Amino acid sequence: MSQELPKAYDPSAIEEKWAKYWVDERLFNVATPAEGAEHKSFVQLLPPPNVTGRLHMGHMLNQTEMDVLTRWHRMLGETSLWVPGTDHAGIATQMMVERQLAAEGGPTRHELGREAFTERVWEWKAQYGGAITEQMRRLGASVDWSREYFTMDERLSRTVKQAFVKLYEQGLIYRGAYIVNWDPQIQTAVSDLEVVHEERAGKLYHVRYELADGSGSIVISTTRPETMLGDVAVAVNPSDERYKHFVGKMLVLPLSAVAGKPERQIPVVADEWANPEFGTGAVKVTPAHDPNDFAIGQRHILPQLSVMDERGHIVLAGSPYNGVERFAARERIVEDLRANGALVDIKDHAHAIALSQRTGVVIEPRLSMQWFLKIQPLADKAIEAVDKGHIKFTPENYKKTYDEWMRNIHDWCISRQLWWGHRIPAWHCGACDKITVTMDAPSACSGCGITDIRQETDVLDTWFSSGLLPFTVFGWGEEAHQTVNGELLAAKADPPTFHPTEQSSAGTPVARKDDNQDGSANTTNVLTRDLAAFYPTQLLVTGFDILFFWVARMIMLGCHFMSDVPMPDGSARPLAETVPFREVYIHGLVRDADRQKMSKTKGNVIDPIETITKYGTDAVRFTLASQASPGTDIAFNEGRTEGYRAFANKIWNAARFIAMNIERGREAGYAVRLGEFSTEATTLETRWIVARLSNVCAEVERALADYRFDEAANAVYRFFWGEFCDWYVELIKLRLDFAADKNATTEASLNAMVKVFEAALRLLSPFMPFITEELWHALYSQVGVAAPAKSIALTRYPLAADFAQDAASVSAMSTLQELIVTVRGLRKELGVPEKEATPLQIHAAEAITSLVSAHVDMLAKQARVSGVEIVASAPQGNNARSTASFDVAVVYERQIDVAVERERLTKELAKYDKGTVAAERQLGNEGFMSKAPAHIVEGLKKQAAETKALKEKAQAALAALPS
RNA sequence: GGGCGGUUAGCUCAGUUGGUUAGAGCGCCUGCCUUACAAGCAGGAUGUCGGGGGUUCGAGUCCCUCACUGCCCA
Repeated sequence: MSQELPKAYDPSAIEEKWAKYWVDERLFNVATPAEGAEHKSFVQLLPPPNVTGRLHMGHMLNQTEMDVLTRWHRMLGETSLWVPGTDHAGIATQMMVERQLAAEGGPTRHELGREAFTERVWEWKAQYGGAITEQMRRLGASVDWSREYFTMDERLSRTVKQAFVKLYEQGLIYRGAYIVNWDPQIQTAVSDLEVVHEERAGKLYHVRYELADGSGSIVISTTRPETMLGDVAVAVNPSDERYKHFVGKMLVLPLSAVAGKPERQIPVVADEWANPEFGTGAVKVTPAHDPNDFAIGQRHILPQLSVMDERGHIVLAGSPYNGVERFAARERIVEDLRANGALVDIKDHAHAIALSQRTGVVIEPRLSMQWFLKIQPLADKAIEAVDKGHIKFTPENYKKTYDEWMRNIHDWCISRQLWWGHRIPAWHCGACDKITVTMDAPSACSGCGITDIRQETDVLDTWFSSGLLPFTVFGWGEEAHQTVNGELLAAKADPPTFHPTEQSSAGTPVARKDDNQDGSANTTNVLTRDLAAFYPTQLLVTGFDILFFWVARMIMLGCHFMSDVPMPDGSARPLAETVPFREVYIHGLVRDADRQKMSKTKGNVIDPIETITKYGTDAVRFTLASQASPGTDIAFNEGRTEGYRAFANKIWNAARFIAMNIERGREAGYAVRLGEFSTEATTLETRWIVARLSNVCAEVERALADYRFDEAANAVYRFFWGEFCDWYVELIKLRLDFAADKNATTEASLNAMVKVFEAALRLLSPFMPFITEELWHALYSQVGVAAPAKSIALTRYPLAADFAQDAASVSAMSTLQELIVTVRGLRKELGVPEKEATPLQIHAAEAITSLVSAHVDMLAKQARVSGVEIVASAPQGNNARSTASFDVAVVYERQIDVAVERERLTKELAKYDKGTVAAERQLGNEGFMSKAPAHIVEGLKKQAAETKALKEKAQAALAALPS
């Protein structure tokens, strides 16, 4: 009948089963709501992990938070959709496969050629790309796997092209030669965000450039002498008196001779950029190899002389440095300068150098032809959207960070010289300069019509495609998805929630026609059913590290593209509805137990899967949740996880206890029903636990609404362990006397216990989905009725209003608890053996003595009290203690340790004395009495009186101690 | 250089708009195998709330300042 639960909780025995069940049963898949169906949505997009990735604690925190929220909202009855997917991660994946090729001793990427290499990457993806999503399943992430995407899927690839073509047509994409951050190892441009700066000890070289007319020289200072081969000028500050007379003159550039010709001559220009304080105050200008020099070059219309190739080797035909690697070239150039006397000085110089986040190599600023997105028009809308409160950040201060970055934004270099990624849909003409940008491969140049055209070799920055995800995952730009259009709305006579305007119900297509130029390809203004139902999403949960990479770009691209997509009623979409999400929750970092950042080099990385194997998924989730609060990093301490495994075990054993009693009850003829709650015919402890349950439900709800995962988790923890197990289960043992005649109290108690436990499981479920799923099903099976849902995750979340509040019972219970704790303490002090029961004397107000008399059974059970004697005055002596509401003595002969007791009382007296003094000072303070609110003054008065009484009692007890 | 955080018990952290005598978990000490649970039960110890100054009747909480520390941007 009832299934046997093993004595100790073993997560490994149940977790895999449920993880599989949730996926197989498609419990968390969300069908597109029917047209006009009323539904409250809670939609989130998983920040797509890199397809090359392995689950780390950061993912786990992110997914735990998202899952808690998703499960919570789902249980609140909302349409909760969490969309998973992975990112193709251009650079990382390409590198991974290149390394694999190298390890196999196979051909290089270039030897394979683009097509074959890309094929290889797909093979790699097929074989290994699912690793991280497999790991996600283990976490119990309640995502909709039917909607899983990969950013390189055919479907998303098309929408990426759509987006590119549209931006190009809107004049927001341009191509040009600019200085970009170049990674010479993987040989691609990387964005500013993919560059990390590191302080390093370097040198500042002072080099003499002679005037061409032989009338003198200028000493320039540079940190990068190897780039001097590409110098086209020397700049000095116009206000710098030292150099004023040099401006306009020509200098001879040392070492610039090629193929036996004389050295080049370059002009001295005046430019504000030159800082008179820095080095010698004169700087060489190398527009093709430095972003600042590039700007100087533009101001003075200087040539751009490139002297390095994509590998960072010198390219200068006829020069002795031709083909030399950049750092080797530096050494040789410095030696040669020294040899010919041009080297004046070398000074130590600490400066920040730019490193590629991907490969760690020194970034080479490089002049190259790239594609850029004109960002200002997009940024303007994105700033406005946040300014107007259409997107809310938690913690709030990230709004400032966002704003700061957004207002100092630069055009976005969206091209990458990689093979793995979305290839830019642009075709160059072999004859004219025209570039043809179109969705599908054109047959001829759109300018001159010749057929000698070739596709752009660059691919798009990975973040370009991930920035589009909030709408592309819902079918934006897909022809096949044009389901919510005029026809469909028109076909439905009276859609209740869409409030169709007369226009749309009259059949006006919802897609706006204006920018649908060629009439076929451009579907970027079509409202799909999914977009209508799920866009904007409610929330984005992510780490601050991708605030700019991803969050900001989603906002910009969302506000831009979605403004063309009409609302379900056919009206124009307001800015507030173009945003990709209404809220952003930014979580902290998971650090190690010593608050150190986890890193492979430090070797302090905690593998979530290993930890899960050891303690169970629920325990790890709870560890993270119990510490997750806005703006706070998490120090991951395995000891805590151990503690939460103990918590799981505690619940497990409570379930065993309950199962045992259901069984015994059944044998004694008691029926258990799971259903409506009633506190009729119940005892104090039941009314109390029900009221407490109500209370904790309210607490959890408030905490989760504020993203206080820690408070929510701790509230459930305290309730479950500290109240349900420690008090309720113990007290109810008094009522579960199945040997006695069948009676209403036992019946009501048994039922209440089962129901409270069932509700508590639901309350805990978003945090610990596995154990609650297991025990919830087990409970129904023990009771002998079919579970009302396929999963606890599909039941209703318990709400405060579901359970009766009962302030009187709560207050009565807390008095009894205080009495029990006091007696236990006294017994311990008196050295009463654990098993020996003792009588007690109590002096208190009538309300309290009658409460106590009515519940002597509780005292007997919880504090081994053998009898209660109500006495007329406060008991004195070393076996007595006083609280604000009662004076109690444990009747026991053995003398206590006088010295220890004196110490305790002295300490207590000092505490009460301090309190009394503080209170009296306050109450004697006229300012306080006149200005403080009444309830504060009243409270203090009451407390002062209590403290004073306690102080007097302590004094008396101390005096009564034998000397 | 600019900006944003942090500093509360041995450790990791809570502490709502200032309001009564500052909390939790872990750890520590003591006693218990009380048949749901030793991954347990019971009891106990522990703080100049980083330093200094100010505002206020009242400051862990607000302001100034110093120190240390972390992160972001240049």
